[in-house]
Amino acid sequence: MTYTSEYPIFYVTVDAVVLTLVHEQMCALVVRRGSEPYKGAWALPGGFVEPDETLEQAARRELDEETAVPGVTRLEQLAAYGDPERDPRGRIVSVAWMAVVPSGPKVEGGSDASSAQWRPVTRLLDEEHLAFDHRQILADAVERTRSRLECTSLATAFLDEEFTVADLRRVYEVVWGAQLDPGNFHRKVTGAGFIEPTGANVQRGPGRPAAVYRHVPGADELNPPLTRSALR
Amino acid sequence: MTYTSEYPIFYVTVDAVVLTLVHEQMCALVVRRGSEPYKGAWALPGGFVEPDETLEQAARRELDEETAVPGVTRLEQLAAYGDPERDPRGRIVSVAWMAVVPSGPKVEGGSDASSAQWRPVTRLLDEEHLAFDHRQILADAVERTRSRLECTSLATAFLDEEFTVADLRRVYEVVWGAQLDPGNFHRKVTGAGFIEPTGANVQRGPGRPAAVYRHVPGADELNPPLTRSALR
DNA sequence: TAAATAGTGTCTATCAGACAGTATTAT
DNA sequence: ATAATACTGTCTGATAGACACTATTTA
Repeated sequence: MTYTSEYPIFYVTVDAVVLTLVHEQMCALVVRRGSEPYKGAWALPGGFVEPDETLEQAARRELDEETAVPGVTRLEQLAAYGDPERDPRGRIVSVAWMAVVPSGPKVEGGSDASSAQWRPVTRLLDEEHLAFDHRQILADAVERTRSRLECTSLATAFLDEEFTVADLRRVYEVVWGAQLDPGNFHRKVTGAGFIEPTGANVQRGPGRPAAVYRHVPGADELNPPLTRSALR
Repeated sequence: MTYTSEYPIFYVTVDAVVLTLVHEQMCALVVRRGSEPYKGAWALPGGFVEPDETLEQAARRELDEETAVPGVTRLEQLAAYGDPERDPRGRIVSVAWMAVVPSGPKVEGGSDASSAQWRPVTRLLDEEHLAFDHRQILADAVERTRSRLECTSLATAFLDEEFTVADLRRVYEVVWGAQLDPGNFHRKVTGAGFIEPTGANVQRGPGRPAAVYRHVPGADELNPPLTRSALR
Protein backbone atom coordinates (compact mmCIF):
# COMPACT_ATOMS: atom_id res chain seq x y z
CA MET A 1 0.00 0.00 0.00
CA THR A 2 1.15 3.49 -0.81
CA TYR A 3 0.09 6.71 0.87
CA THR A 4 0.33 10.11 -0.76
CA SER A 5 0.51 13.58 0.72
CA GLU A 6 0.97 17.12 -0.48
CA TYR A 7 3.07 17.83 2.59
CA PRO A 8 6.55 16.47 3.31
CA ILE A 9 6.58 13.00 4.83
CA PHE A 10 7.24 12.76 8.53
CA TYR A 11 7.38 9.55 10.49
CA VAL A 12 6.44 9.41 14.15
CA THR A 13 7.95 6.87 16.47
CA VAL A 14 7.99 6.23 20.19
CA ASP A 15 10.97 5.16 22.28
CA ALA A 16 10.83 3.93 25.86
CA VAL A 17 13.36 4.19 28.64
CA VAL A 18 12.61 1.49 31.21
CA LEU A 19 14.73 1.66 34.35
CA THR A 20 15.25 -0.84 37.12
CA LEU A 21 17.83 -1.82 39.72
CA VAL A 22 20.06 -4.85 39.13
CA HIS A 23 22.72 -5.61 41.74
CA GLU A 24 22.74 -2.09 43.17
CA GLN A 25 23.09 -0.56 39.71
CA MET A 26 20.56 1.44 37.75
CA CYS A 27 19.96 -0.38 34.48
CA ALA A 28 18.05 0.46 31.33
CA LEU A 29 16.31 -1.92 28.99
CA VAL A 30 17.93 -2.00 25.55
CA VAL A 31 17.62 -4.14 22.46
CA ARG A 32 20.15 -5.07 19.80
CA ARG A 33 19.32 -3.56 16.45
CA GLY A 34 18.89 -6.30 13.89
CA SER A 35 18.96 -4.11 10.78
CA GLU A 36 20.52 -0.99 9.41
CA PRO A 37 21.10 1.72 10.39
CA TYR A 38 23.13 1.10 13.53
CA LYS A 39 22.82 -2.67 13.00
CA GLY A 40 24.21 -4.51 16.02
CA ALA A 41 24.18 -1.46 18.28
CA TRP A 42 22.12 -1.11 21.43
CA ALA A 43 18.94 0.92 21.10
CA LEU A 44 15.99 1.83 23.23
CA PRO A 45 12.90 -0.25 22.51
CA GLY A 46 10.51 1.62 20.25
CA GLY A 47 9.01 1.85 16.83
CA PHE A 48 6.50 3.44 14.55
CA VAL A 49 3.19 4.70 15.85
CA GLU A 50 0.18 3.12 14.20
CA PRO A 51 -2.64 5.17 12.71
CA ASP A 52 -5.26 4.55 15.37
CA GLU A 53 -3.38 4.40 18.64
CA THR A 54 -2.36 7.08 21.07
CA LEU A 55 1.33 7.78 21.61
CA GLU A 56 1.20 6.08 25.01
CA GLN A 57 -0.52 3.02 23.57
CA ALA A 58 2.19 2.84 20.94
CA ALA A 59 4.90 2.92 23.60
CA ARG A 60 3.20 0.11 25.53
CA ARG A 61 2.73 -1.99 22.42
CA GLU A 62 6.35 -1.64 21.38
CA LEU A 63 7.49 -2.56 24.88
CA ASP A 64 5.35 -5.68 24.79
CA GLU A 65 6.48 -6.69 21.31
CA GLU A 66 10.18 -6.03 21.73
CA THR A 67 10.85 -6.86 25.35
CA ALA A 68 7.77 -8.40 26.98
CA VAL A 69 8.86 -6.62 30.16
CA PRO A 70 6.30 -6.96 32.95
CA GLY A 71 5.54 -4.43 35.66
CA VAL A 72 5.16 -1.32 33.50
CA THR A 73 2.38 0.58 35.18
CA ARG A 74 2.73 4.28 34.61
CA LEU A 75 4.45 5.63 31.52
CA GLU A 76 5.52 9.26 31.78
CA GLN A 77 6.17 11.27 28.66
CA LEU A 78 9.72 12.56 28.52
CA ALA A 79 10.04 14.74 25.44
CA ALA A 80 9.90 14.78 21.67
CA TYR A 81 13.12 14.48 19.69
CA GLY A 82 12.97 15.76 16.16
CA ASP A 83 16.32 16.93 14.84
CA PRO A 84 16.31 16.56 11.03
CA GLU A 85 19.56 14.57 11.16
CA ARG A 86 18.63 12.24 14.00
CA ASP A 87 17.73 9.31 11.75
CA PRO A 88 19.36 8.66 8.36
CA ARG A 89 16.24 6.95 7.02
CA GLY A 90 14.25 10.16 6.86
CA ARG A 91 12.50 12.75 8.92
CA ILE A 92 11.51 10.88 12.04
CA VAL A 93 10.16 12.56 15.14
CA SER A 94 10.28 10.37 18.20
CA VAL A 95 8.26 10.84 21.36
CA ALA A 96 10.15 9.34 24.31
CA TRP A 97 8.55 7.79 27.38
CA MET A 98 9.95 6.49 30.60
CA ALA A 99 8.92 3.88 33.15
CA VAL A 100 10.36 2.34 36.28
CA VAL A 101 9.84 -1.33 37.16
CA PRO A 102 10.77 -3.55 40.11
CA SER A 103 14.10 -5.33 40.05
CA GLY A 104 14.87 -8.42 38.13
CA PRO A 105 12.13 -9.19 35.61
CA LYS A 106 13.14 -11.50 32.82
CA VAL A 107 13.00 -9.76 29.48
CA GLU A 108 14.85 -11.86 26.93
CA GLY A 109 12.94 -12.48 23.77
CA GLY A 110 9.87 -10.90 22.36
CA SER A 111 9.08 -11.23 18.71
CA ASP A 112 10.64 -8.14 17.15
CA ALA A 113 14.05 -7.90 18.74
CA SER A 114 16.52 -10.72 18.93
CA SER A 115 17.60 -9.83 22.45
CA ALA A 116 16.40 -7.40 25.04
CA GLN A 117 18.71 -6.88 27.94
CA TRP A 118 19.25 -4.84 31.10
CA ARG A 119 22.49 -2.88 30.93
CA PRO A 120 23.94 -0.47 33.49
CA VAL A 121 23.10 3.11 32.70
CA THR A 122 26.65 4.25 33.39
CA ARG A 123 28.04 1.92 30.75
CA LEU A 124 25.42 2.88 28.18
CA LEU A 125 26.14 6.55 28.74
CA ASP A 126 29.90 6.49 29.10
CA GLU A 127 31.29 3.55 27.19
CA GLU A 128 28.89 1.95 24.78
CA HIS A 129 27.39 3.35 21.64
CA LEU A 130 23.65 3.75 21.48
CA ALA A 131 21.83 4.09 18.19
CA PHE A 132 20.45 7.41 16.94
CA ASP A 133 20.20 10.06 19.68
CA HIS A 134 19.25 7.46 22.26
CA ARG A 135 22.17 8.43 24.47
CA GLN A 136 20.62 11.87 24.89
CA ILE A 137 17.17 10.39 25.54
CA LEU A 138 18.58 8.05 28.16
CA ALA A 139 20.49 10.88 29.85
CA ASP A 140 17.33 12.98 29.97
CA ALA A 141 15.38 10.08 31.47
CA VAL A 142 17.97 9.52 34.17
CA GLU A 143 18.00 13.17 35.11
CA ARG A 144 14.19 13.22 35.21
CA THR A 145 14.18 10.16 37.43
CA ARG A 146 16.65 11.75 39.84
CA SER A 147 14.52 14.82 40.31
CA ARG A 148 11.30 12.79 40.51
CA LEU A 149 12.66 11.01 43.56
CA GLU A 150 12.69 14.32 45.39
CA CYS A 151 9.05 15.21 45.03
CA THR A 152 7.15 12.07 44.06
CA SER A 153 6.87 8.50 45.30
CA LEU A 154 8.59 7.20 42.14
CA ALA A 155 11.27 5.42 44.19
CA THR A 156 8.73 2.79 45.24
CA ALA A 157 8.29 1.81 41.58
CA PHE A 158 11.81 0.31 41.69
CA LEU A 159 10.63 -2.10 44.42
CA ASP A 160 8.15 -4.94 44.77
CA GLU A 161 4.87 -4.30 46.50
CA GLU A 162 6.38 -4.95 49.93
CA PHE A 163 9.71 -3.51 50.97
CA THR A 164 11.69 -2.24 53.93
CA VAL A 165 12.93 1.26 54.62
CA ALA A 166 16.45 0.02 53.88
CA ASP A 167 15.30 -1.20 50.44
CA LEU A 168 13.89 2.22 49.73
CA ARG A 169 17.03 3.91 50.96
CA ARG A 170 19.13 1.81 48.62
CA VAL A 171 17.01 3.03 45.71
CA TYR A 172 17.72 6.63 46.62
CA GLU A 173 21.39 5.93 47.15
CA VAL A 174 21.83 4.20 43.81
CA VAL A 175 19.82 6.68 41.77
CA TRP A 176 21.36 9.73 43.40
CA GLY A 177 24.80 8.15 43.68
CA ALA A 178 25.15 9.29 47.28
CA GLN A 179 25.22 7.82 50.76
CA LEU A 180 22.29 8.78 52.99
CA ASP A 181 22.15 8.81 56.76
CA PRO A 182 20.06 5.72 57.69
CA GLY A 183 18.54 7.27 60.78
CA ASN A 184 17.51 10.57 59.24
CA PHE A 185 16.25 8.83 56.10
CA HIS A 186 14.12 6.50 58.18
CA ARG A 187 12.48 9.33 60.05
CA LYS A 188 11.85 11.44 56.99
CA VAL A 189 10.46 8.71 54.80
CA THR A 190 8.18 7.19 57.41
CA GLY A 191 6.80 10.63 58.15
CA ALA A 192 6.28 11.68 54.54
CA GLY A 193 2.98 9.87 54.19
CA PHE A 194 3.58 7.87 51.02
CA ILE A 195 4.44 4.53 52.62
CA GLU A 196 2.59 2.62 55.33
CA PRO A 197 3.59 -0.41 57.44
CA THR A 198 1.97 -3.74 56.60
CA GLY A 199 2.51 -4.95 60.16
CA ALA A 200 4.91 -7.69 59.12
CA ASN A 201 8.65 -7.89 59.78
CA VAL A 202 11.42 -9.47 57.76
CA GLN A 203 14.88 -10.67 58.64
CA ARG A 204 17.69 -10.51 56.10
CA GLY A 205 21.20 -11.20 57.35
CA PRO A 206 22.29 -10.06 60.78
CA GLY A 207 20.63 -7.23 62.61
CA ARG A 208 17.24 -6.37 63.97
CA PRO A 209 14.32 -7.42 61.76
CA ALA A 210 12.91 -4.63 59.62
CA ALA A 211 9.29 -3.56 59.38
CA VAL A 212 7.67 -4.16 56.00
CA TYR A 213 6.06 -1.23 54.20
CA ARG A 214 3.91 -0.73 51.15
CA HIS A 215 3.22 2.26 48.95
CA VAL A 216 0.07 4.15 49.92
CA PRO A 217 -2.14 4.12 46.80
CA GLY A 218 -2.64 7.59 45.43
CA ALA A 219 0.01 9.24 47.61
CA ASP A 220 2.27 10.28 44.76
CA GLU A 221 3.17 13.85 45.64
CA LEU A 222 5.71 14.52 48.36
CA ASN A 223 5.68 17.75 50.21
CA PRO A 224 7.83 18.72 51.71
CA PRO A 225 10.16 17.05 49.19
CA LEU A 226 13.03 14.81 50.19
CA THR A 227 16.00 17.03 49.61
CA ARG A 228 18.78 15.55 47.55
CA SER A 229 21.32 17.18 49.85
CA ALA A 230 20.66 14.75 52.70
CA LEU A 231 24.15 13.38 52.21
CA ARG A 232 26.29 11.83 54.84
CA MET B 1 4.22 18.52 -5.26
CA THR B 2 3.16 15.13 -3.99
CA TYR B 3 4.97 12.89 -1.58
CA THR B 4 4.47 9.15 -1.30
CA SER B 5 5.10 6.74 1.52
CA GLU B 6 4.56 3.08 2.29
CA TYR B 7 3.73 3.98 5.88
CA PRO B 8 0.64 5.80 7.12
CA ILE B 9 0.85 9.56 6.80
CA PHE B 10 1.57 11.51 9.96
CA TYR B 11 1.87 15.26 10.09
CA VAL B 12 4.02 17.02 12.63
CA THR B 13 3.23 20.49 13.85
CA VAL B 14 4.47 22.80 16.55
CA ASP B 15 2.36 25.00 18.81
CA ALA B 16 3.64 27.74 21.06
CA VAL B 17 2.33 29.07 24.33
CA VAL B 18 3.70 32.57 24.86
CA LEU B 19 2.86 34.09 28.22
CA THR B 20 3.14 37.65 29.46
CA LEU B 21 1.59 40.00 32.01
CA VAL B 22 -0.97 42.57 30.92
CA HIS B 23 -2.60 44.72 33.62
CA GLU B 24 -1.77 42.29 36.42
CA GLN B 25 -3.19 39.35 34.49
CA MET B 26 -1.35 36.43 32.94
CA CYS B 27 -2.13 36.43 29.25
CA ALA B 28 -1.40 34.05 26.41
CA LEU B 29 -0.84 34.88 22.79
CA VAL B 30 -3.59 33.49 20.56
CA VAL B 31 -4.62 33.87 16.94
CA ARG B 32 -8.01 33.68 15.27
CA ARG B 33 -8.29 30.71 12.99
CA GLY B 34 -9.06 31.87 9.48
CA SER B 35 -10.05 28.49 8.03
CA GLU B 36 -11.72 25.23 8.96
CA PRO B 37 -11.64 23.40 11.23
CA TYR B 38 -12.45 25.62 14.21
CA LYS B 39 -12.72 28.62 11.89
CA GLY B 40 -13.08 31.79 13.94
CA ALA B 41 -11.96 30.20 17.19
CA TRP B 42 -8.88 31.17 19.16
CA ALA B 43 -5.87 28.93 18.72
CA LEU B 44 -2.28 28.84 19.80
CA PRO B 45 0.14 30.03 17.13
CA GLY B 46 1.72 27.12 15.34
CA GLY B 47 1.93 25.17 12.13
CA PHE B 48 3.58 22.46 10.17
CA VAL B 49 7.24 21.66 10.63
CA GLU B 50 9.28 22.00 7.46
CA PRO B 51 11.57 19.24 6.22
CA ASP B 52 14.91 20.77 7.13
CA GLU B 53 14.31 22.62 10.37
CA THR B 54 14.47 21.50 13.97
CA LEU B 55 11.32 21.49 16.06
CA GLU B 56 12.50 24.56 17.94
CA GLN B 57 13.30 26.41 14.73
CA ALA B 58 9.81 25.59 13.49
CA ALA B 59 8.26 27.03 16.65
CA ARG B 60 10.28 30.24 16.28
CA ARG B 61 9.40 30.58 12.60
CA GLU B 62 5.70 30.12 13.22
CA LEU B 63 5.80 32.67 16.02
CA ASP B 64 7.47 35.17 13.71
CA GLU B 65 5.09 34.52 10.84
CA GLU B 66 1.86 34.48 12.81
CA THR B 67 2.47 36.98 15.58
CA ALA B 68 5.77 38.83 15.07
CA VAL B 69 6.05 38.85 18.86
CA PRO B 70 9.41 40.21 20.03
CA GLY B 71 11.32 39.19 23.14
CA VAL B 72 11.18 35.42 22.71
CA THR B 73 14.55 34.27 23.98
CA ARG B 74 14.36 30.78 25.41
CA LEU B 75 11.76 28.31 24.15
CA GLU B 76 11.20 25.35 26.45
CA GLN B 77 9.66 22.18 25.13
CA LEU B 78 6.44 21.31 26.89
CA ALA B 79 5.23 17.98 25.54
CA ALA B 80 4.01 16.17 22.46
CA TYR B 81 0.29 15.82 21.89
CA GLY B 82 -0.72 13.02 19.59
CA ASP B 83 -4.19 11.69 20.28
CA PRO B 84 -5.60 10.21 17.05
CA GLU B 85 -8.74 12.33 17.37
CA ARG B 86 -7.09 15.62 18.22
CA ASP B 87 -7.33 17.05 14.71
CA PRO B 88 -10.13 16.18 12.25
CA ARG B 89 -7.86 16.75 9.25
CA GLY B 90 -5.75 13.68 9.92
CA ARG B 91 -3.16 12.20 12.18
CA ILE B 92 -1.30 15.23 13.45
CA VAL B 93 1.23 15.08 16.26
CA SER B 94 2.01 18.45 17.73
CA VAL B 95 5.05 19.34 19.77
CA ALA B 96 4.22 22.20 22.11
CA TRP B 97 6.67 24.87 23.29
CA MET B 98 6.41 27.66 25.79
CA ALA B 99 8.04 31.04 26.23
CA VAL B 100 7.68 34.00 28.55
CA VAL B 101 8.14 37.58 27.34
CA PRO B 102 8.12 41.02 29.01
CA SER B 103 4.84 42.86 29.31
CA GLY B 104 3.19 44.80 26.58
CA PRO B 105 4.73 43.97 23.21
CA LYS B 106 2.58 44.78 20.24
CA VAL B 107 1.67 41.67 18.30
CA GLU B 108 -1.18 42.48 15.95
CA GLY B 109 -0.57 41.42 12.42
CA GLY B 110 1.93 39.07 10.95
CA SER B 111 1.33 37.57 7.57
CA ASP B 112 -0.40 34.26 8.28
CA ALA B 113 -3.00 35.11 10.88
CA SER B 114 -5.50 37.91 10.59
CA SER B 115 -5.15 38.87 14.25
CA ALA B 116 -2.84 37.85 17.04
CA GLN B 117 -3.91 38.97 20.47
CA TRP B 118 -3.09 38.71 24.17
CA ARG B 119 -5.98 37.22 26.12
CA PRO B 120 -6.19 36.44 29.83
CA VAL B 121 -5.36 32.84 30.57
CA THR B 122 -8.31 32.50 32.94
CA ARG B 123 -10.78 33.45 30.20
CA LEU B 124 -9.17 31.15 27.65
CA LEU B 125 -9.29 28.25 30.10
CA ASP B 126 -12.67 28.85 31.69
CA GLU B 127 -14.92 30.66 29.27
CA GLU B 128 -13.71 30.69 25.71
CA HIS B 129 -13.30 27.84 23.31
CA LEU B 130 -9.86 27.07 22.04
CA ALA B 131 -9.30 25.05 18.88
CA PHE B 132 -8.17 21.42 18.96
CA ASP B 133 -6.68 20.35 22.32
CA HIS B 134 -5.13 23.77 22.83
CA ARG B 135 -6.96 24.22 26.11
CA GLN B 136 -5.05 21.26 27.53
CA ILE B 137 -1.76 22.52 26.11
CA LEU B 138 -2.33 25.95 27.63
CA ALA B 139 -3.24 24.44 31.00
CA ASP B 140 -0.07 22.36 30.96
CA ALA B 141 2.01 25.42 30.10
CA VAL B 142 0.52 27.43 32.95
CA GLU B 143 1.17 24.66 35.43
CA ARG B 144 4.74 24.29 34.17
CA THR B 145 5.27 28.04 34.52
CA ARG B 146 3.98 28.01 38.10
CA SER B 147 6.40 25.33 39.14
CA ARG B 148 9.29 26.90 37.21
CA LEU B 149 8.95 30.04 39.31
CA GLU B 150 9.87 27.98 42.37
CA CYS B 151 13.20 26.68 41.21
CA THR B 152 14.34 28.83 38.27
CA SER B 153 14.72 32.50 37.49
CA LEU B 154 11.89 32.34 34.93
CA ALA B 155 9.95 35.11 36.70
CA THR B 156 12.44 37.67 35.40
CA ALA B 157 11.46 36.76 31.85
CA PHE B 158 8.09 38.47 32.47
CA LEU B 159 9.94 41.75 33.10
CA ASP B 160 12.12 44.17 31.17
CA GLU B 161 15.84 44.12 31.70
CA GLU B 162 15.60 46.44 34.71
CA PHE B 163 13.00 45.99 37.41
CA THR B 164 12.33 46.43 41.10
CA VAL B 165 11.72 43.81 43.75
CA ALA B 166 8.08 44.89 43.80
CA ASP B 167 7.82 44.23 40.05
CA LEU B 168 9.19 40.76 40.59
CA ARG B 169 6.86 40.15 43.51
CA ARG B 170 3.89 41.11 41.38
CA VAL B 171 4.94 38.46 38.83
CA TYR B 172 4.92 35.79 41.51
CA GLU B 173 1.63 37.01 42.93
CA VAL B 174 -0.12 37.00 39.56
CA VAL B 175 1.25 33.67 38.36
CA TRP B 176 0.68 31.90 41.66
CA GLY B 177 -2.56 33.72 42.37
CA ALA B 178 -1.52 34.47 45.94
CA GLN B 179 -0.46 37.39 48.09
CA LEU B 180 3.12 37.32 49.30
CA ASP B 181 4.59 39.08 52.31
CA PRO B 182 6.59 42.01 50.86
CA GLY B 183 9.24 41.97 53.57
CA ASN B 184 9.93 38.26 53.52
CA PHE B 185 9.85 38.18 49.71
CA HIS B 186 12.36 40.99 49.53
CA ARG B 187 14.81 39.25 51.82
CA LYS B 188 14.50 35.90 50.10
CA VAL B 189 14.77 37.12 46.57
CA THR B 190 17.68 39.48 47.14
CA GLY B 191 19.55 36.69 48.87
CA ALA B 192 18.84 34.02 46.27
CA GLY B 193 21.62 35.13 43.96
CA PHE B 194 19.74 35.45 40.67
CA ILE B 195 19.22 39.23 40.69
CA GLU B 196 21.71 41.98 41.33
CA PRO B 197 21.28 45.73 41.95
CA THR B 198 22.19 48.11 39.14
CA GLY B 199 22.83 50.90 41.63
CA ALA B 200 19.99 53.03 40.33
CA ASN B 201 16.72 53.86 42.09
CA VAL B 202 13.28 54.56 40.68
CA GLN B 203 10.27 56.38 42.03
CA ARG B 204 6.77 55.30 41.04
CA GLY B 205 3.88 56.82 42.98
CA PRO B 206 4.19 57.51 46.68
CA GLY B 207 6.64 55.71 48.91
CA ARG B 208 10.34 55.31 49.21
CA PRO B 209 12.19 54.90 45.91
CA ALA B 210 12.99 51.31 45.02
CA ALA B 211 16.36 49.93 44.05
CA VAL B 212 16.63 48.72 40.46
CA TYR B 213 17.76 45.16 39.82
CA ARG B 214 18.72 43.08 36.83
CA HIS B 215 18.84 39.35 36.21
CA VAL B 216 22.29 37.85 36.78
CA PRO B 217 23.24 36.20 33.47
CA GLY B 218 23.51 32.47 33.80
CA ALA B 219 21.98 32.30 37.28
CA ASP B 220 18.96 30.26 36.26
CA GLU B 221 18.76 27.63 38.97
CA LEU B 222 17.42 28.56 42.38
CA ASN B 223 18.42 26.59 45.39
CA PRO B 224 17.03 26.61 47.81
CA PRO B 225 13.83 27.13 45.81
CA LEU B 226 11.32 29.85 46.58
CA THR B 227 8.55 27.88 48.20
CA ARG B 228 5.10 28.47 46.84
CA SER B 229 3.69 28.35 50.37
CA ALA B 230 5.07 31.78 51.27
CA LEU B 231 1.51 33.03 51.45
CA ARG B 232 0.28 35.82 53.66
C1' DT C 1 30.75 -12.14 73.18
C1' DA C 2 31.28 -8.96 68.71
C1' DA C 3 29.26 -7.22 64.65
C1' DA C 4 25.57 -5.73 62.02
C1' DT C 5 21.23 -3.66 60.99
C1' DA C 6 16.76 -1.20 62.61
C1' DG C 7 14.95 2.45 64.64
C1' DT C 8 14.70 6.57 68.20
C1' DG C 9 16.39 10.58 70.80
C1' DT C 10 18.59 14.87 70.91
C1' DC C 11 21.22 18.85 69.85
C1' DT C 12 22.23 22.73 66.80
C1' DA C 13 22.17 25.72 62.98
C1' DT C 14 19.22 27.33 59.68
C1' DC C 15 15.13 29.09 57.75
C1' DA C 16 10.18 30.26 56.71
C1' DG C 17 6.68 33.12 58.16
C1' DA C 18 4.60 36.66 61.20
C1' DC C 19 4.93 41.11 62.26
C1' DA C 20 6.94 45.32 64.12
C1' DG C 21 9.94 49.05 63.10
C1' DT C 22 12.56 52.42 60.20
C1' DA C 23 13.40 55.10 55.75
C1' DT C 24 11.80 57.93 52.09
C1' DT C 25 8.70 59.66 49.15
C1' DA C 26 3.74 61.96 47.29
C1' DT C 27 -0.27 64.52 48.46
C1' DA D 1 0.62 65.48 58.87
C1' DT D 2 -0.96 61.17 56.52
C1' DA D 3 -0.59 57.57 53.59
C1' DA D 4 1.99 54.66 50.89
C1' DT D 5 5.80 52.00 49.56
C1' DA D 6 10.65 50.11 50.45
C1' DC D 7 13.11 47.85 53.08
C1' DT D 8 15.28 45.82 57.83
C1' DG D 9 15.04 43.72 62.45
C1' DT D 10 13.41 40.26 65.41
C1' DC D 11 10.92 36.54 67.26
C1' DT D 12 9.10 31.81 66.99
C1' DG D 13 8.26 27.35 65.45
C1' DA D 14 9.71 23.81 62.21
C1' DT D 15 13.17 21.18 60.13
C1' DA D 16 17.62 19.22 58.17
C1' DG D 17 21.65 17.05 59.42
C1' DA D 18 25.02 15.22 62.77
C1' DC D 19 25.49 11.85 65.84
C1' DA D 20 24.68 9.20 70.01
C1' DC D 21 21.86 5.75 71.81
C1' DT D 22 18.73 1.65 72.27
C1' DA D 23 16.79 -2.74 70.22
C1' DT D 24 17.21 -7.11 68.03
C1' DT D 25 19.27 -10.26 65.44
C1' DT D 26 23.47 -13.52 63.36
C1' DA D 27 27.86 -15.53 63.82
